Amino acid sequence: MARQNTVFKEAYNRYAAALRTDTALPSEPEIAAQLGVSRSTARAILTRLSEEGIIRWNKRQKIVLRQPTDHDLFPSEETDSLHDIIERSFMQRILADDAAPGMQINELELAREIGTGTTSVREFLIRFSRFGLIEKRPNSHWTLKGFTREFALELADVREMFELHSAAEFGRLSRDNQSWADLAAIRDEHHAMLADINQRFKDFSVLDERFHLLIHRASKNRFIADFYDAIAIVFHYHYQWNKTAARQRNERAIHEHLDYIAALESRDQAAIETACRAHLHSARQTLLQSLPQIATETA
Amino acid sequence: MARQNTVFKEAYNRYAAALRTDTALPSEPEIAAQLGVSRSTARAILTRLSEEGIIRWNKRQKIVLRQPTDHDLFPSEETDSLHDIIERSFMQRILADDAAPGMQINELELAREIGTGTTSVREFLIRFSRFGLIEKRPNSHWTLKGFTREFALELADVREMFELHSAAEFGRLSRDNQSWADLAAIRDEHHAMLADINQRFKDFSVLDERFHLLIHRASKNRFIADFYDAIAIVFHYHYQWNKTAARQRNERAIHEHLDYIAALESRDQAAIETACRAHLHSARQTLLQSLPQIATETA
DNA sequence: ATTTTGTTTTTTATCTACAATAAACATTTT
DNA sequence: AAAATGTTTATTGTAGATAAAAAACAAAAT
Repeated sequence: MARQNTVFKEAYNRYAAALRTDTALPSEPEIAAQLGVSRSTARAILTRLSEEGIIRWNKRQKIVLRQPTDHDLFPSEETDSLHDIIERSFMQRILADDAAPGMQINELELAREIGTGTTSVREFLIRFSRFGLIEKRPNSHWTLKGFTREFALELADVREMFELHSAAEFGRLSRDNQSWADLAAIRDEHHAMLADINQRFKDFSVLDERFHLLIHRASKNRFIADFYDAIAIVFHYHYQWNKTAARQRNERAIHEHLDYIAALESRDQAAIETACRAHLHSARQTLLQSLPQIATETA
Repeated sequence: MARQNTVFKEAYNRYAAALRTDTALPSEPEIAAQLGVSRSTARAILTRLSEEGIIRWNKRQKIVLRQPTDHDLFPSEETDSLHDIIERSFMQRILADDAAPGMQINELELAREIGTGTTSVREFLIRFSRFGLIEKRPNSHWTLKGFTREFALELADVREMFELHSAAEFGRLSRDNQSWADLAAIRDEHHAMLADINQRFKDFSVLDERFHLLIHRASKNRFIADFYDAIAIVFHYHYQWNKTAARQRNERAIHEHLDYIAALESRDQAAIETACRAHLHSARQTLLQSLPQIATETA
């Protein structure tokens, strides 16, 4: 098997699920654009839909004959991209309790465990290495540096530098910039979440990511944006495995965000810096407290 | 050919060049450690030295029979690692005049041009992508973002944040830290270079890199260190192709460095910040002026 | 004249294989 | 016993092959 057709399968599921009986489908290029795939893939989807008797397809005529059932869709295991599968599997491994800093990472072993080729694992590790959690010795193995206290502190330092910079830039955006509307929407969502905090505190991490991403985008700096991508992925997995006191922690963060948003909306640079610092300080504490107490790097 | 033996060839050249007739060589593990390779490779080197009649080898007895000549060494084309070859070739391409931002990068074409497999090119591009000069659209081609004005400004912004941070940390190092001695040595080298600036201005870039690296190391932050690695590589190639007014530019930078070093040695945080800002401001101007395109505005 | 469909070509993503290198194990020498 | 050498095994680095996906080209329909 040279390449998996997960793009096709995932897009097929997405498109099939949205079909409504007796409607006519648009042109091939339009379908392709809707799904974000090439026309070749769009045609493959139409071909299969036709073969399965879900649509009748003759040149420009594409009519939905019946609603697809769950049975028509590809199972979810087959629609994940290999990269995502490897990422999940790898993060699970390195955030597990027995993953000690300094541990060697074996490409072949990882590949076998995940059921994939070594090339893909290798490429994943190279991409992943920019997050600073693993390191390679040339011609030899990868080493797990681990989610240690040092890592958290270094991450927090850079994050603070970047976010202070981005927040200041945000405060300088012209009043008609779209970001102000986006910020207002996010502010409202914070209020809504706060009103129903006991039920919804678990949704905070998604909102948190969107909020900080909006701020970082204001800097229009690719290095800052890339770094935030890295943070987001690391946090995503980390907090998924570390749910201690999530409700309290999140409620507090929401209040800080609201102060921070108010400061941004005031466009007062001094107020922005104060609110930003306050939130980052507490985020740093949260991060440090979430670490397994033992993990300390030896190097 | 599955893998090139450049590690062996490069280490062989290194070791052969240092041999002196009639001396006895140390044990295999010691040779391996000296060269920074595995004992297997060290043994391969000894085997070849023996076959070529350069040493007599019998178990622990390893005696140098004759001085190796240039003829005994591997030609330099064969000792470069594939990664370096690809890097050089690729940088040459993207810094060439006809490399316009937005240009597509084709893995197969690059591989054929360099005379290598696609896998290596792919891995190189993934690694290289963290420098922000290229970008990938999944399932599709890489795009050259290019050494543009935006790139230079974004790079300079992050560099300034990081270096101000690192310089401040440097100023807080305890007096007995090795870095102070290293800094003094670098200071003296600056004076030496200045005394003979007309001959030696070309060596400045190496000194410049060592100086800034020393400062960044003080931060003990992997993200800052990694970013500086990226800068160093990009600058290395960029200034190699852009030699306009190198002498003047470098002389000025040396003076700024000396002010900066003096400020660091004063351990006065305000003075450090002032000198650091002054140098970074001028480095930014230098970078912007070196760009192929049009005029620069003052930031 | 554009847009759509039909067809072919190009390029990427991924697997497998294998030599180079590192690492581990076994034996000998000091 | 510790260190060195001898031998075997494990792991990485790289090429080459191939299916999936994208892109380009050609013909037809509005």
